[in-house]
Amino acid sequence: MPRYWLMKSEPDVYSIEDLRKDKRTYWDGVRNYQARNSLRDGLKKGDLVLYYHSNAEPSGVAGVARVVREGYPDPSALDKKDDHYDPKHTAERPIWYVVDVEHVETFKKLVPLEALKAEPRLKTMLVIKRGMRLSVQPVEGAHFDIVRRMGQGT
DNA sequence: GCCAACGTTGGC
DNA sequence: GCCAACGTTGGC
Repeated sequence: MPRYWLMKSEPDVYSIEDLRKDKRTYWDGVRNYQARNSLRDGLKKGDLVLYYHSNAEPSGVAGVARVVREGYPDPSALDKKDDHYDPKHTAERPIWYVVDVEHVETFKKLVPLEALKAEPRLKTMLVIKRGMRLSVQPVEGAHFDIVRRMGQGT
């Protein structure tokens, strides 16, 4: 029984089309403890993810990905040359975690944030709350289905 | 590019 | 442990 999540990425940095080309990637660079807890403990193999484009024109849900490997230490936190390097993170005492995700589908039409806000059945979704910055957040199954249908145009 | 909202840091 | 300062996120 898969559970559902929403993950944010800036399309200028890594878009769902980048994921489609790569087929699979590890979700690095999360440096927020609440999101880290979800990556380390929450996301399970087979869980489905709404792929959200943030800081975009327009921002919104661009497609669906699937978790294919559960949380493990973030390699980018060990790499001194990486923007996400964190000296407090070590191989022995990791702080930051990643999961691997694979591309499932790119929506025919991105579902803009505005459309999510306009759909009454989605009014409790976290992502539409003002000031919601959490980059990995849980999504209710019913909400996931509604958003996916909006994206598939069905 | 602006800036409100939020999380984190560090002085005390 | 408080809270001001600072840095980041992310919609607009």
